[in-house]
Formats: sequence, structure tokens, C-alpha cells
Amino acid sequence: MITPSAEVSGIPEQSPGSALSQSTTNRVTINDVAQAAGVSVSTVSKVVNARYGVAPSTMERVLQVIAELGYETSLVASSLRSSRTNIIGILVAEFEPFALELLNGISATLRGTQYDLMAYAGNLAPGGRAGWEHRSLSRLGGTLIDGAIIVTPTVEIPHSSVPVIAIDPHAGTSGPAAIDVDNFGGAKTATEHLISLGHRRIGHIKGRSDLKSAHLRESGYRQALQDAGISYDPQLVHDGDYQRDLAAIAATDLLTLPQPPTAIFAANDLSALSAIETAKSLGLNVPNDLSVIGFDDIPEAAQSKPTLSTVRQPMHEMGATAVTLLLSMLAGEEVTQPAQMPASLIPRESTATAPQP
Amino acid sequence: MITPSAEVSGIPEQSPGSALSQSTTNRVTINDVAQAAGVSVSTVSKVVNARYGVAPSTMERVLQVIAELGYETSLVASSLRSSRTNIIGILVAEFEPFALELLNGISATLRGTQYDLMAYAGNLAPGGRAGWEHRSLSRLGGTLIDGAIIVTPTVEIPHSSVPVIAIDPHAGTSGPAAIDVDNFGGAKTATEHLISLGHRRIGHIKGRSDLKSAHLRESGYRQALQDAGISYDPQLVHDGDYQRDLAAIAATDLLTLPQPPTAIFAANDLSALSAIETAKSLGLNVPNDLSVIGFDDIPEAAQSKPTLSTVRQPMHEMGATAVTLLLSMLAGEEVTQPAQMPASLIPRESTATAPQP
DNA sequence: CTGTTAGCGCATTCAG
DNA sequence: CTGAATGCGCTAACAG
Repeated sequence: MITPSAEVSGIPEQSPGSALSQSTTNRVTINDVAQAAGVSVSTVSKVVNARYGVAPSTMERVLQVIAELGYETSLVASSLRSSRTNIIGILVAEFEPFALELLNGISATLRGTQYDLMAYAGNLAPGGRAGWEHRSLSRLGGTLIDGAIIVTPTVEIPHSSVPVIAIDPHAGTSGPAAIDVDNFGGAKTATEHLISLGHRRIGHIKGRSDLKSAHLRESGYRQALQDAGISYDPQLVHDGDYQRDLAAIAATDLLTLPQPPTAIFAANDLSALSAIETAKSLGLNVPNDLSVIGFDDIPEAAQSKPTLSTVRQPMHEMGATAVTLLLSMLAGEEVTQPAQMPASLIPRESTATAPQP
Repeated sequence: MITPSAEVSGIPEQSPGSALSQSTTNRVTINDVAQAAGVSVSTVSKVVNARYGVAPSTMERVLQVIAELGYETSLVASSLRSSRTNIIGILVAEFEPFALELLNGISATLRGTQYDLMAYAGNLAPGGRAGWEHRSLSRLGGTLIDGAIIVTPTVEIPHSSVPVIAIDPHAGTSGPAAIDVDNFGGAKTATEHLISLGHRRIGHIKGRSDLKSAHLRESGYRQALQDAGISYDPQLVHDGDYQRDLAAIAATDLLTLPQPPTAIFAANDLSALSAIETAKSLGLNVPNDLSVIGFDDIPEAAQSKPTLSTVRQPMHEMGATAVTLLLSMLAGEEVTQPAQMPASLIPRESTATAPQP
């Protein structure tokens, strides 16, 4: 999308041969400005931060030099000195679809506020040990960012020097204020959808067993089966770990059973999409031979062939809620109550009535 | 730290017995560790950075304390001192779909490297002036990040203290190494698609006239017409500015011509979707009465009714290429040649054979 | 091997 | 009104 940044008054054209334009590589610091303007560093600082106590003439001259040199305060240096930065940090393990959708909602909600947004992926480097949450929070908090939103933390978030909101926390509930989706209810709805289509033999590809959401989704699945009077068959439940490749193995195992399921509820969309591919490669038609439903509603779900039926997490709203809560915490209010968002069924093409035996 | 907004009324902050300021758990600094371990700060620093010259026994003790206190080096402080941070910065105006898709590709490409990723939206605050590119780059570069990828800059990127890659730059070509899509070729392909469906009277909704991409897309359109021996009719080309509302006006003008077009190539998907809505409101059926094709392939394109035919920008690949180029720049190689990615036709439901007169 | 000494760029007292 | 001095948390010389 094109940003409508109306460039009404252009930047002052800096003539190429300008003697002021410094040679190259080095950043323009407050010292350069002070020297060029013939004032002290502290005066420049006052001008930049709009403090009182500077003569208009001095102020004007300094501003002139700042414009010419294209000086901007270093985020790093200033945040080291003063506690306030006006930056909200989003801490993620990596930028996967879920985090990106969240980011979208967060960015939109933050637009027009005084805050800028910084998203940090702190678990990209190899040997990515667990505990990226604490590390990122500790490395950025207290200095670079005024508050943090942590996406899908898998461990308890410890005490922090800045306000923190957790989105979709996978560990216990004793941490900071948290926002998540109704995993149990959503999984139950998904399974009920399959049951209502006439399926009786329904497989499940589980999520990461160390995560709370995975257990809740499995519970929802089992509850729906039980409510419908369908007995639970352990053979129909395999581990997918929320990952594409492992889900493919799980799907293969399920579909090569002597009596394979006619439908699969995968714990997330990634697994579901992987299951569809696996089914295709085994010569099965989705949804005629096999129905598949996922969980999340990532963008890819609407673009697959067939399009993926799923349960939607309102990621945009979750991001917006997180921002709202965080802003009120930054305003000094106490926020501790967790928020749970509803999950909604999105039926698409990958689910259909059960094949007649 | 929370600053009560009593500053205005002149009340001195930090009241003497303020137990509140003590309640916020302060960050653990290297000083705390040094003190607790009974060593000097520099020794701790050496341990943290795995430098040689520390006795095993000391090292062990320090590590023990670090673990107990949960200490992590402050990104801000360390990056202020040492130039290397192992962080790549992605600079965007805000997190909109295009940037997010890019981020996805960038994150995936960076996984397993030594670098972490920091994305910064520097144009969220109100009064977001143009020139966020320079400001963000100046505020982060040289200290916080080792290199930067700037997404859709609209102004020239000035000299910088760190390596920079621009993705989809909308201004001139004299800046840093740049990556964009084949706007001309893509537009030509889109128009040829319409021609191959039998359309001869093809309208065009232009993009923002101050942007290079808009001109290239119009050129591609005209080239395709010329190649097919169709004469160019200025009446069929209106300005849409890449925006929804202006595109709607343009579409209305086009469709109420005495001899309206049977197909429209819009300069971006947003305009195309707007044109479809306009056509519907005029009682036209898309694609039977009017074919519409866009440019970009934003996620919404696959979810509209009818789904939108378009030309796809390979955003994932563009992000990956940006990372590759940047990494080689960081490795000391000289990279200046721009990279151009291919655009590919994505035919969907909004285009069909021309209606028989 | 370890501690001491300088700053990195900036904001903030406190004297002139 | 202005500038010199101090320190934020940390790393990199250099001494001891």
C-alpha cells in the first residue's frame, strides 16, 4: 500500500557541494551541531527538546544548523539518559503470520498516538534458546521502550521494569496482564462443525505439547466428541507440534490407518494446510474424501486450494486490545485482569459432508 | 518509570518518601552483578562477552550471579559503546500489508544467521511529516542497527553511516542499492491479458503521479496497447492516485463515458477493488460486463467478490533479496546495482472474455 | 589475571 | 540565558 505522506513542503534542498555536509560515514551528533552553531552542547539539547531558557536568536541559529546538517537525536543515547522514549516494543520470537497480523492491529491502533512502534524478533539467531522473552524484555526494557507487548511467550514473564502485556501466553496465568483467544471453545466449535457435517471419525493433529493452547484445543476437540457421543480413539490423535513438517508426518500416519478418519481438525492453520497437501499427495480429494479444518485464520488460509475452513482468532482486535491496555498502564492505571477474545467459525471449502460409506 | 503529569503544575517530582518509585523493579545492571559477585564491572563485561583473561573460578562465580539475578546486557548501553550490534533494522512508515509481507520474507531469510531483526515504524505519531526515512535512519543508524532496509521510501535516501537497501523506492534512482518489481513489464502483462481476452477498449486508472512506479505502470499499459495495434485514447486514462476514493471517481468517469471501456487496468489493487465496487453500484456485472485487473496482489485481492485478477509482486522474494544484498554489504562487499524482481500475472475471477457487441 | 580509566551521545543539574 | 560538569550502562584500552 502506498503511504499518503503528503510531501507538501519539501525538505530543504541540500546542495551537493555544501561545505556543511560532512564527508560521509559518520553520524551527525549533537557535538557537530554545537560546534557548527558556535554554542555548547547543552544549548543544542535544550533547543531540540524545546526547553525554556534559550534566546530566540540562538534558538533560530541552532535550528538552522540542525536543518542543514540533518541532525536527529540518537535514540540510543537519549534513551540511555532519560527514561521516557515514546516507543512501544512488540517482542516476538520471529515474524510469523500470527505475529504479523497482530502487528497490523497494533500499528493501526497506535496511529495518531504519541508512540512509535518497534518490533523486535529476538529469537532468530541460531541456538535460539528458550527464554527469548526475558532476554528481549531485559535488553530493551527500562531503556529503549516504555512498555512491551510480548507475543506468544512460552515461559513465565518475570518482573519487569516496564509495563508488559502478553498476547496468547502459552504458559501459566500468573504473569502480566494477558490476552488470549478462547482456545477451548474454538476447538469445540471446529469439531462440532465437522460432526454436524456427518463426520464420525475425526482425527486431530495436536499442537506443541508444552503449550497451554495446544492442550486447550485438544480438550475442546475431546469435549465436542463426548457431547456428540463419539468415543475417543487415541489412534486418531497425532502430534504436529504446530509445525508444517511434523504435521505432514502426522497426517500421513492418520491417513494410512486401516480405517482412516474422514475429517481432521488440526490445531493450527499451518498444520491444516500441511495436512491438505499430504492428502492430495496420497491421491485424496479435499473436501470430498477428507474434510480439514484449522485454527487461527492466517491470511494463507483464504488463498489455499481449496480455501481452508478454520476458526478465526480476532488478531486485529487482540492487538488493539493489547495497545489499549498497555496505554492505560503507561498512564499509571493498574491493569491485571486478563482478557479473552471469542473465536469464530469460518467455514470455507475444505470441509464438506462426510462421504457415504 | 511513570511520570505523573503533575509536571505542568510545577510540583517537583520525586517526593522524598516515594515508595512508589521503589516498587517498580529496577533493571539489573552490570553494576549489580559486579557488586554481588565481588568483582569489578569490567570483569563482568569480559565474562559476558566471553573474552579471554578471566580465571575459571571467577568466571563461574560471575556466571552464577548472572543467572541468579537474570541479568542481560542492555542493548542500548552496549550499542552506544561498541559499533556492532548484530541487529538489522527494517524501517517502515507503518505496518501495512505490503511491509508486513516483506517482513515475513526478511525474517525467514535472516533465521539462522547471527542477526536479530528490529522493525521500526517511525511515522505513526501525529503530524507525521515526510522524511521519516531520514529521521528513522538517523536515529537508529550508527548506533542501534548494523544495517537497514527501508520500505517504500518516497524521498531520496541520504548518505548514511550504515549500509542501506531500499525496497520499492518511489523516488529517483540515485539513492542506495534498491530493489523493486518490474513495474513496466507487469503493467504490460496485465494489459496484454485483457487484450488476449478480446478487449479492445481498455481503461487505465493511474497511480500517484509523483511516484516513479505509477509512470512505469502507465508506460507498460501504453506499450501493450501499441504492440497490439490499439490506438491510445486519452479519454480512457484517469487519475486514481493509488487511493480508494479517487479511484472510485475515476472509475465512475470511465464507466459513464458515451462509449465506456469493457476492461480496466488499475494501477494498484486498492484502485481495482474500488473500481469493482463502483461498477457494481452502476449495475454492471464484473466480469461479464466489465473486466478489472489490478497490481500488487495484496491479501484482500484473493478475498474480494469476485476475486481480483492482478499482477503479483513477489514480496517474500523481495525481502529475501534485500537481506542477501544487505548481508553482503555488511560483509564488506560493494553493492550498488539495483535488483529488479519479476511480476507475475495472477488471473482470478474479475477478468473474462470481452462481451460481444 | 584483574581493576582502573576513558569515553560512546545525550539530558540534566548547577554555576557563572 | 548559557556552558561546564556529571552520569546513564557498557566496552575497550591500559595499568597493576
